[in-house]
Amino acid sequence: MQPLPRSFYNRDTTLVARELLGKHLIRVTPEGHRIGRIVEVEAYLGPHDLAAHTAKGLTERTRIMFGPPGHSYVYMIYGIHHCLNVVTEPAGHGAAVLLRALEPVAGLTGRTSGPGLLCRAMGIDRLWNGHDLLSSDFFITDPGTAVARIVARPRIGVDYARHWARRKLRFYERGNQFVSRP
DNA sequence: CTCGGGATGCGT
DNA sequence: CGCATCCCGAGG
Repeated sequence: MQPLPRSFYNRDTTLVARELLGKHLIRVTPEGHRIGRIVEVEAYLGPHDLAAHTAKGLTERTRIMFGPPGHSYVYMIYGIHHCLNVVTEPAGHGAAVLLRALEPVAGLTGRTSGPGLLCRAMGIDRLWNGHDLLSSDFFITDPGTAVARIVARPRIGVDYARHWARRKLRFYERGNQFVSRP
């Protein structure tokens, strides 16, 4: 159970997004391991992507997303839920991949289909913003198992992003019952 | 300081 | 379809 290397994240965001499917998200807690298989993601490409938070430029909120790859970007949405992203590409680029759904593997209670539910099940909140995913308590690993065919669709909830709303930057594993909105 | 709106989820 | 609930970013 080795964390994926920094070089995995330091690549084209769409490629990283697709390759994150089938990987295992792991958090080590005092109560044991929480493990989920990533089955749905969205790519946010950088400041030119009007759906990305970094389209606002470098702010306090986007500081982590503009930082080095392989770190978590966690933010609160609607005052209720949290969303977990992984930062991609070299520092300064401002891209990330949103994790949208997990297939439960171990230690997960509650639903895991949807970015807010995923965070709740994994116990992730904004205190985890900026965490290095090459750590031993919270990381992503390659289980070495096969992934079914990948489906590409427009991202969810980004209608404000004009033509970027139509780009097929949401990816999920075909036929997987844990995908939030097949 | 105020104000508008949001990469959601749930109940009606 | 309404709404909870709060943080962020923009503007005064």
